[in-house]
Amino acid sequence: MQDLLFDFISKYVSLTEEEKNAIVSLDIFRSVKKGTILLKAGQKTKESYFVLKGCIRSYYVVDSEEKTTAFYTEMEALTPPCVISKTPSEYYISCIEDTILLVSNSDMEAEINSKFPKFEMMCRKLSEELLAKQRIDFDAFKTSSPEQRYLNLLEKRPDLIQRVPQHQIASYLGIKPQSLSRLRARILEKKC
Amino acid sequence: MQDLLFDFISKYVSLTEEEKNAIVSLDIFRSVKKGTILLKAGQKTKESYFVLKGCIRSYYVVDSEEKTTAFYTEMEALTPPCVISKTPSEYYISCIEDTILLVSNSDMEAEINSKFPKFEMMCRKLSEELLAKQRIDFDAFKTSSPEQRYLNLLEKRPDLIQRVPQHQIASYLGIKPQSLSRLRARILEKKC
DNA sequence: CGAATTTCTTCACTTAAGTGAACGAGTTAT
DNA sequence: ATAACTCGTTCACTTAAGTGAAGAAATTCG
Repeated sequence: MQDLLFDFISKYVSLTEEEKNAIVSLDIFRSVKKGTILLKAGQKTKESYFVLKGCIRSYYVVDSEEKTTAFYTEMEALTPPCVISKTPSEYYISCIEDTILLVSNSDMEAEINSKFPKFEMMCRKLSEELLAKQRIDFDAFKTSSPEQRYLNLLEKRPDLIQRVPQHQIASYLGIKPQSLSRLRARILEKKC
Repeated sequence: MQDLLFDFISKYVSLTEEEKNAIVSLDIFRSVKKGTILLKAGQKTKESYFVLKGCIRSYYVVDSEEKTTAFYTEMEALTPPCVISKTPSEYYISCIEDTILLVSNSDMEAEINSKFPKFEMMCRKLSEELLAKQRIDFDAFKTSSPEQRYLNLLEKRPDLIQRVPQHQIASYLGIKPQSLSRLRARILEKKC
């Protein structure tokens, strides 16, 4: 399991055995059961998550309705905006499946960053990369219709369609479950 | 004009006079006329922009139609995703007004980052902050209707409505200019 | 200044998403 | 096992966005 983490890190910086041991000794691996809520709206937190196995999702509750905004699966990182802004969270994070996470704390990160420039560099590169990726996703969302967004999701993240309930996918695409059903029927019709 | 930059930087790290002089001597300030295209789709670039005065916009051309995805005004930074991915740009960047920019180059940044840990830290903090901000914007976009998006824009960036043509605002909100006109008429009706 | 272009609005019509209700299939809990 | 709940789909109807055309107002340019 740890190897997955070090393979990931190796894309950004190379670590010595000592450094790897130091990371393992931090004891930051956590197993969470499906359905567990990691963060609630209104709560404050300093925790960031990195998914080693499984799937977590972020969602808002507006007028007692869940609005899913993101899914994080294997090798994806999530630092809730409230950790950066130091304000109470606007959204919830919950586990869609039994999940193995790496959990870090912003105080701990600050300390490591100041001691190990290599780590700071990795964080910079990762943030820059995530910023660019998210920009691409945001742009694609803005410039396409619900149907195009669904087809795009089918292409880019087909696994999500399988592992996540349809109504959460619908919300993620910015539409209602009924509209997703209809849209899927429409696509099937076209194919025949 | 330089003071604006140093005020901005001071939010992240504190610089000595020497360091400030070093930055000024890099000669990275550039004035561009309204209408200038800074980047075209298909081009490769290593340049990032920081707006000191004026406004620039990013847009895609899909079926010979412009799809505006972002506006950057005073004290906002833009690193095109293609600089990170090292691939040809998917989009255009142009100047909406006469603009004064700070232009940096990713090679130059890499060099400065490796020499000055302070600078690397600033880049990390800035990226983390922009990532969180962009996440909030993306979530707000996903979870609201075109009308809500427009009202939200009126509240958060009223200046944009004034300085940018309506059809670019419409595109930015994910709708057609005609729909924005209609939507605005609808809002006015409600107010009376 | 006046012509050309861009920008914005309006209209009639089409298309797709939202709403509320109903139903069956599958899952969970007692 | 069965009652309760969740999930996905379908239907009829409403609401809002897309489309194409036309024209008025503002801006740009020769």
